[in-house]
Parts: sequence; C-alpha cells; structure tokens
Amino acid sequence: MPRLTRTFFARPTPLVARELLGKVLVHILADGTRLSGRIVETEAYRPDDQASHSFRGPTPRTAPMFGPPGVAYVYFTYGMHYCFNVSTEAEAIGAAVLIRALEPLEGVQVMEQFRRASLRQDKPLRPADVARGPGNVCKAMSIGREHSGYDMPQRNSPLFIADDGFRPALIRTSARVGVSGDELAKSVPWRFYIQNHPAVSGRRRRAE
DNA sequence: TCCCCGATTAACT
DNA sequence: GTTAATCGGGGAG
Repeated sequence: MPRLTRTFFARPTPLVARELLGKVLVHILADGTRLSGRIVETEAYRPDDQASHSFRGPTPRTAPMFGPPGVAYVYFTYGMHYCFNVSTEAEAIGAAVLIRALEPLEGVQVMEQFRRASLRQDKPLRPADVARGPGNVCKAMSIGREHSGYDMPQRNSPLFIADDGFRPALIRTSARVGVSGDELAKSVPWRFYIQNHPAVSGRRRRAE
C-alpha cells in the first residue's frame, strides 16, 4: 500500500482535502500493532483564513502548518482533545487539512479499547463510532502532541497516509464545523465528506 | 502575568 | 437542547 508522497500534499489545500477522502491513515505502534482507518471526512485551513490557526503567522505550536507538505500538525483543545492535521502547500505557507473522521480498517479492536478506556460507561462501540469526530480520531489512533512535526512522507515514519486504490463514489461539501471568524470563514465550503458514510461526524440526516 | 475561550465530546434534562 | 469537563495558547495589558 503506497505511502503518499510530499508532492501529493504540495497542492491547493481544498483539493488535497478532497483527495484525502478514501485514503488510509496508518499508525504502527511501538509494539508493532498496526492501526489504520479510511479517511471519510476532512476540512481545509489556509493562511488567509480567519478560522485557521495560521492566520496570525507562525507560533511554536503552529510551526508544523508552515513546515514542508506532509508534516503532521497535532494540537490540543478544549482541555481534553487532540486534533490531527497534515501540512499542505509549499513550505512556509501556513496551510493544513484536518482529519475529522475515519472508518476503522486494521486493529479495530485495539482502537475501540483506546476509545472505551476514556468513557465513563464501558459499552461496546459500533465500528462507525470508533473514530467519528476529530478528537476521537486521535484517541482511537493513539495520536498525541508527540506526533506534531512528524514528517509523514519519510519512509521510516510510523505515522503516514497511504493509497490502497479505493475511490469514494460520492463526495459532498459543507461549511466547516465549529469555526469562528468573518462570514467567509464561516461559509466557505471547505469541509469534505463521503456521502452517507456512517462514520462521518455531525447529526445524521435522512437523505443527502 | 493575567485571563478568556476554543477546528470537542458525552452525559445530562 | 444544554452543559460540564479541563488546560494551554496567545492576545491584552
């Protein structure tokens, strides 16, 4: 399963966000356990975008957004959740794609255990709920702050994104979730998701 | 140094 | 539909 190369990420961020749908995020743990999930929901963030962490220029936290394309950017929010992003466009351009949901593929049992460990009641989770939402993606895949700055296109990186040939049939867009800023930031259709996929976050609708 | 609030989630009523 | 949990980034002073 070929790992995505730097050139894949070195393109306009909304295009990369769209094309990441159907790709596979892989994390090989220190003990060799292999976790993976198919990307079913993404969002694009750009430097001229009030909703983006890069809007006011680089800081120590956001430095990976300005790094080479393909670098992981992981941030902590709401005092309890991590969110995983991939740097896009040329180096020094503060842009990234947020991975918002995965369909678990490999190591599903382990991923489910990571998620259940942080819940108050220990009930089994449906596969579609294991990595549904950006905080849950990191919990299930065991991704934390230590992964911010990882250069995923490098051959030896235990965290990377690969292409297994799958191509999503129906892609939809919407405004991004939970963002603040001007009207453009709040309305620009830079959220991308696979239509009717059960692992996509947000309230489910009947027919889309 | 202080202080507000967030690219969220789950457990409530 | 509402709200608690929980902490650090970064703008304000």
